[in-house]
Amino acid sequence: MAAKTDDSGPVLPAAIESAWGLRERPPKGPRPGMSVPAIVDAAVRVADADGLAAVSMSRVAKELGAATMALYRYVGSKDELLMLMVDTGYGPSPGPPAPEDDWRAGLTRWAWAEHKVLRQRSWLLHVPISGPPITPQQLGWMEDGLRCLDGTVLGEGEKMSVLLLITGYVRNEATLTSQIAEGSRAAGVEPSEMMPAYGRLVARLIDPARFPALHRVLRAGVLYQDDDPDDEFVFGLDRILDGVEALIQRRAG
Amino acid sequence: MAAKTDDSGPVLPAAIESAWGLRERPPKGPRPGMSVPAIVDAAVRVADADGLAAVSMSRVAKELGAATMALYRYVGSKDELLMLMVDTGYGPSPGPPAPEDDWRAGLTRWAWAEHKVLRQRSWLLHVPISGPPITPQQLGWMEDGLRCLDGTVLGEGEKMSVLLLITGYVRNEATLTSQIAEGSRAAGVEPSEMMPAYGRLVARLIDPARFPALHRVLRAGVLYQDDDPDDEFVFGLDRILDGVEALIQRRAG
DNA sequence: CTAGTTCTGCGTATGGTCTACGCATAACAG
DNA sequence: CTGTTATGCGTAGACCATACGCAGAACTAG
Repeated sequence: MAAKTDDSGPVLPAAIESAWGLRERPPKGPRPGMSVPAIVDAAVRVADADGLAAVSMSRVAKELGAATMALYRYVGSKDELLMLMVDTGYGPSPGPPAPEDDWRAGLTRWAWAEHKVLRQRSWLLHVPISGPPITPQQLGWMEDGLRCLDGTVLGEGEKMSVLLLITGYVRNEATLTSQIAEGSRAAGVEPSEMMPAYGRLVARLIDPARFPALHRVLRAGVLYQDDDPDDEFVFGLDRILDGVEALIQRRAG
Repeated sequence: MAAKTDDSGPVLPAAIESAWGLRERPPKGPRPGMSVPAIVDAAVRVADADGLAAVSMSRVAKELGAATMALYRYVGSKDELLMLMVDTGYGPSPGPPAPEDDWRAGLTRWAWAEHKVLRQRSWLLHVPISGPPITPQQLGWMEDGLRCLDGTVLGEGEKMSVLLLITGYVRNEATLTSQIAEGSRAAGVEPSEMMPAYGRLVARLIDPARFPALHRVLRAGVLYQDDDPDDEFVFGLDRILDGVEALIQRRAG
């Protein structure tokens, strides 16, 4: 009769709960020789140095001077470790918008912050994300993004959708440029030669009669140039923000 | 003096070249018992039935009644097989826009076509894409998208950027909704209960003082509702197309 | 018709992955 | 001192991709 019904809903993995500061150490048993943050930091170090593919349980254990199976006392599975890696990989959120920023300036800053993180840690893009964000820092990013839209006429659901739209774009843009970088490393080509090589390849493959529009793009030299990736980024971001602005003005007017 | 210099640039994997209809069968040796398309179809069948994780070389071979290593006579590596799976998984492009469609209607149709494919074959989202598109049908999709923008004032580079923006959005939206679906299957929860459960979870975790904006979203009930995913999709797509429209009008006016 | 060449199918083996299980030990509670 | 509980981790199982090499089939040249 004392026990409350368990309304916890979906059960959180143990390591995530401890990331939120819940769950205290039981007083019995030998003292732990490692800690979850230490393991996650080691895994992040491996990923930073050699990419996500190099992150195996044994490699992370070696990094810590421990045995492979020791890690499983701290994380329930490799997937759990990956989730925690994403959390610390993103790092702390960029903070609330500056007082002088309107929503557009704020979101621009917010998008650039994520852009910068993903450029530095492109392995974040390779982590198979397996659900909506539940780690502290991920929700921190969301919070800061929402604050940028605080004064606007948009509904709460619309704010959320706008944020989703922008993170999605940032992730996508980062994925594309990192693919080019990784592809050039794999093929042993200069990164600046990657797009031109791609352009030549497509030109060799397609039949202008069956791919007229694509052929025109090639003739214009679009794929041959090694554009500044930041220009690409700004273009798309401005398009999206223009779209949001149109919505806001329609709602207001 | 006869041989031309090899200007082929980056060397295409053998199986991709044969997808373009280059490369003929050498006349000697035993007749092949399989074919690349048959292998790719079998792999797609496995992915459709049991997801991308079930696609292993041995599983595909079993599907064909062949030995594992026999496949390597046809595809150079598993990655190559994955690339071909993406090509046939997307299927033929939706075709050029209807004559009565303006650019916006055409791109809307184009986006919905990809949306439909990704909803049916969500494993396509899990394939680690390893470079810009080079398979026939992928370039076919690009061609059809470019044609939607044919009459507009946009430059060729801008058309390309707009297309990238839209596919990126479609992929991202599909990723999110498929994650919810997969998460609900993994947790054994009704799909319609997934978002409400997520909302309750976040509400339990966050401190309203530290996450005021997020807290407000929760109070508005946004995360508790099981929205029609199509509505989400339309919202984002309209925002992007509004942004493109703003650009076109600025260029024109 | 025969010999040589070349390609197919595939068995074997290597080195990697994650992780279930169980044991010895360490630290506390009573 | 004894029982309980948690830790570290060795072993082993079940997968995985794929390098290598051999037997035999199908063609060509003589």
